[in-house]
Amino acid sequence: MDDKERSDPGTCFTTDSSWTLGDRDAADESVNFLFGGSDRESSILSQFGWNLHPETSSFSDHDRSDLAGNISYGLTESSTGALQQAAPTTTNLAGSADVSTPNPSVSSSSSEDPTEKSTGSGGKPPEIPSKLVRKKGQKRIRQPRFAFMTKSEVDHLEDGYRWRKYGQKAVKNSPFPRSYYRCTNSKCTVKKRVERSSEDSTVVITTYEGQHCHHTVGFPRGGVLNHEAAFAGHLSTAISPYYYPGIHMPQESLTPAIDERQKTAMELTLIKRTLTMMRFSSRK
DNA sequence: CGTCTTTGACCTGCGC
DNA sequence: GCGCAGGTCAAAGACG
Repeated sequence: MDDKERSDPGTCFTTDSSWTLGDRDAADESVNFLFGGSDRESSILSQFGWNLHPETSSFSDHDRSDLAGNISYGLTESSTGALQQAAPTTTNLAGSADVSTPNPSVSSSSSEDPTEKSTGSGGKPPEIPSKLVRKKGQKRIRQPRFAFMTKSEVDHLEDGYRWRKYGQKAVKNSPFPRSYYRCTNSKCTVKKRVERSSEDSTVVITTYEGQHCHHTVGFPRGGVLNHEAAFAGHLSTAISPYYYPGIHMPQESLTPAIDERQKTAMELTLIKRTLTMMRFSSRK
């Protein structure tokens, strides 16, 4: 474990605020905004130099191009159709529909899954590198992604899962490198990218890709995880109520049997809560 | 000794 | 086709 990066996880998790930026429609690559673009929300975004159009609640072309090459702004629709249940509205919490689906993308039998390779946990090479299997001209298939911005002094935030770093790259127009992590579970294809915002060095941008096919390995000291972890769990099939500190979210309420509206309402509550925390944080 | 990080090389996609 | 930037691989080294 990289204990040197997590010397004080308790402080980190209890004082952080995090929020989702929005979801990107895979069909037209447009970046949408989850919160509807109220003045209050827009002013928060503008602090980071990103401005929403007041009527369309979408990013300007300039901001979109500025952002598109760097991070994913939320959940993207998988080309495997894993998220087809999500209504194509700007305010829809696309991830909610995915939760009710029993691990669709992970259990997918698609042999084209680019992440369907050894995670290298045991140092074993993949049988056949997926990049060699993928036919020329075939587009890389992306897993659903979710991005978070978190004020934190540490780059790699604890989220209950174990990660192996497999790469680091310098990012254009940013003094901070981007790190690439893969879940250490050999059967899990989830990846995440971690980078610091070039606009605000105190902000860590974490992007999850895929869904965990297993439970967490345990909780950090203090038993409190940040909101990033909450949404990371959202993408997994096993969601623990521990991920939602202060919010009543019974385990059974997250089963596929749950009413979609009820689930969406709970998620809205969570998002508004994190948005409020963010406002407090930005006033400092 | 097993696990994890580092890092240069390589691959891929995309815009021009 | 070329160049650029993002993403991944894998050997080497560090660490506990």
